[in-house]
Amino acid sequence: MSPVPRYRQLAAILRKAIEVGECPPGSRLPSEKTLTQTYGVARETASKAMDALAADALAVMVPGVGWHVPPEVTGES
Amino acid sequence: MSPVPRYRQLAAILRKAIEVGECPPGSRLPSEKTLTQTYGVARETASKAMDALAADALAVMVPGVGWHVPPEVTGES
DNA sequence: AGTAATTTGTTCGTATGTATC
DNA sequence: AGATACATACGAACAAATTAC
Repeated sequence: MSPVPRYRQLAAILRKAIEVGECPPGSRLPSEKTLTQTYGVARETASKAMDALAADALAVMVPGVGWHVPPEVTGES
Repeated sequence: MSPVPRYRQLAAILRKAIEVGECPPGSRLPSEKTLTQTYGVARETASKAMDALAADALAVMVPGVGWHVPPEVTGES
């Protein structure tokens, strides 16, 4: 009994992958279907994980395309 | 509840059609849209059925074209 | 060159049933 | 009783690749 829900665990894995640089800014993230196959989770779980990342502005969704890492937001002028 | 999911039932039907020779190697398989109309299932169900066939190497997908029966793989040298 | 049609990829929303914590 | 989670299944919308005209 893990106190941490699976969708949060999956979100943590993806967050790590983004921060480490495996998924550079602007790149596409794995589709929810791929996540279900790769991590053996239900679509619901994969979707909630992505929502968690989106809440932290680590992922954005483009209709008909999929999830992406948002482009670098440089605060420089 | 039926012990066998609809997408597996549909996969079995298509598998039979291929093995019987109704869909010879290299030929196109019915589109997912056609399957939904012919068998009264959702597109997701048709898609999962095709994925099941693909897992058995009985079908391959070409983007923008559709599903095909893979060309004859002759084990002859 | 450009538009439309076809087909699949991808996601979202919703729903039911089952099971576990 | 509620939250989490998986499996199944329907409907809908938008995007991308291919093909036909």
